[in-house]
Amino acid sequence: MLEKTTKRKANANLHVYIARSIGERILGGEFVPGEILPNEAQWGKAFGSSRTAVREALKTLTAKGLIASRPKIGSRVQPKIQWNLFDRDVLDWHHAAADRHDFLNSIQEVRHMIEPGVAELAALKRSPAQLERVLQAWNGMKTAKNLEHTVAADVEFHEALMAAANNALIVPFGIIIEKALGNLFDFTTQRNDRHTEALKMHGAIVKAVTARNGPAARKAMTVLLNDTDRLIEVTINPQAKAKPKTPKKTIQSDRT
Amino acid sequence: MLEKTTKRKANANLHVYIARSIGERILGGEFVPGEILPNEAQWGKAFGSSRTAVREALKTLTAKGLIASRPKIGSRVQPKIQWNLFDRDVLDWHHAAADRHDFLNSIQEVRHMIEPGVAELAALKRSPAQLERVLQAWNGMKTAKNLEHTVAADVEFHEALMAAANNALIVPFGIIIEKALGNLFDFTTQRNDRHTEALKMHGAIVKAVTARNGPAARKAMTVLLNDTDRLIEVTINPQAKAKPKTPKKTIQSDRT
DNA sequence: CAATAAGTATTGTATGACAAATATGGTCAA
DNA sequence: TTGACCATATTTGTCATACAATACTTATTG
Repeated sequence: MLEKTTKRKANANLHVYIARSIGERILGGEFVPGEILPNEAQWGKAFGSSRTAVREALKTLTAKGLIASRPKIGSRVQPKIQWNLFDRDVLDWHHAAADRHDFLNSIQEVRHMIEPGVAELAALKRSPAQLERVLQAWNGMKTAKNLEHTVAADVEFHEALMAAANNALIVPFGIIIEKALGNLFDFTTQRNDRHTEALKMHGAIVKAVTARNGPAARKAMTVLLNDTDRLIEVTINPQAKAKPKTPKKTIQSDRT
Repeated sequence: MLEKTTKRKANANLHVYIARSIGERILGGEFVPGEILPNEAQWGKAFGSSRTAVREALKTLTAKGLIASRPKIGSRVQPKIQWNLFDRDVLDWHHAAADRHDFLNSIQEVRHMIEPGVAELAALKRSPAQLERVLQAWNGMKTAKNLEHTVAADVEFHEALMAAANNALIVPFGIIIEKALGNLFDFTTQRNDRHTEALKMHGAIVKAVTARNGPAARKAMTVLLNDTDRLIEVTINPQAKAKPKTPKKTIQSDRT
């Protein structure tokens, strides 16, 4: 263990690189909660760096809730409860394929809770400029040339909607959306037939938000999410074409 | 500016203290997004510390999304979008009385989105041990001797419910709940008449979760939240006894 | 045997030095 | 005048070394 790691991403500072390296190994399960990491000197040797750089990296990890350090003890991996899952870095490091399906499922559950409410708030509280951003994102979806552009525009659409909700606590969910749609992008294949359908559903949201119709916005978003659920089920778990999945179903009951 | 700050909390490491000091001043609006902080040497002088300690503090703030540093430029306060509002420290530093009401309102909006779904998930997916924790929290509410105990038990109740939902992304909301109920604690006066009522509403949730009745759990939680809304309105904004508040009202329509 | 002291490993802090990045202003040429 | 280029200064980034503070482990002592 602790073999000298290789390719350091250019442009990144050393302590950033070290933080990412260690962070990935924690998120990947190589170091489990309660376990004590190698000490700072050992990390320094492993990365061929000074203790200073290692310490700054460890402070970063501490700030994100991944570890806690104490003299004479060392740096101990914190219980997962403490991990800051709404941190973009932490989420990026969380690419262990192991529980990918479960995690994506968790994300969808949360989206079902949040996004209908977001759509409704956006419809009610949006400013003209915020509406404009939503419209432009929708336009981006319509004119997207490939799947990558489509996903980017889709993410932008949802983030614009969140911004329009005028609630500071909603903003952090943007990274969750990115993660969800990014993962979906990984799994899904080009399927242009779905594109027009998705466009229509997003259009319904746009229409409701434009008209300041809260309940309609909520409903349109719920429809969209339910459709996404089906897509996830099919792409990730192909053999389960139409399994009812009782818990999922009841959760979806956001009917207004 | 930059006068030597005083009382450093014993037990806390120097870089932790420095991070909190600067963090509070950023959250308090003393340094606004886009603004460039004093450089590391200046901070060192201000705190009577070494650059090392200052740098570790700044790395902490960087990890929480509050600042970004570049050579020759300095450390610049990030746009609020980047701030990690689901970080416990950031939330603690966010005690500027200025937008307190707005922020509490944002929290309530999010609770309305999340918690009914949480209650439903908990009812459907809880383990026996997780149910036990909920029951104990409820017991704690019943036997609480003063308002402080009541609030603590109330927080524990909601966090237990979140744990029972078995969704990793839900856990971070615990700190939001703490903040909300803590603030409520600051504003509210002892009102024992409300206590029995609150107990009853929590009891309805307990009953539904015990019976694995998802929809009932959702509904009970919605009732509780609506009541909390009224409490907040009255305690914070006493003259607005029964103002309809159209946006709020429609959001509350989580009727199943 | 229990309480206390000494030893020791690890993080915390300080200091000084140099490297790397980059905004700023000045120089020179077209 | 204007534009490209270059030198300079400022700030963060990294390094090396030393010592302090903390808290676990072991030895010592009553």
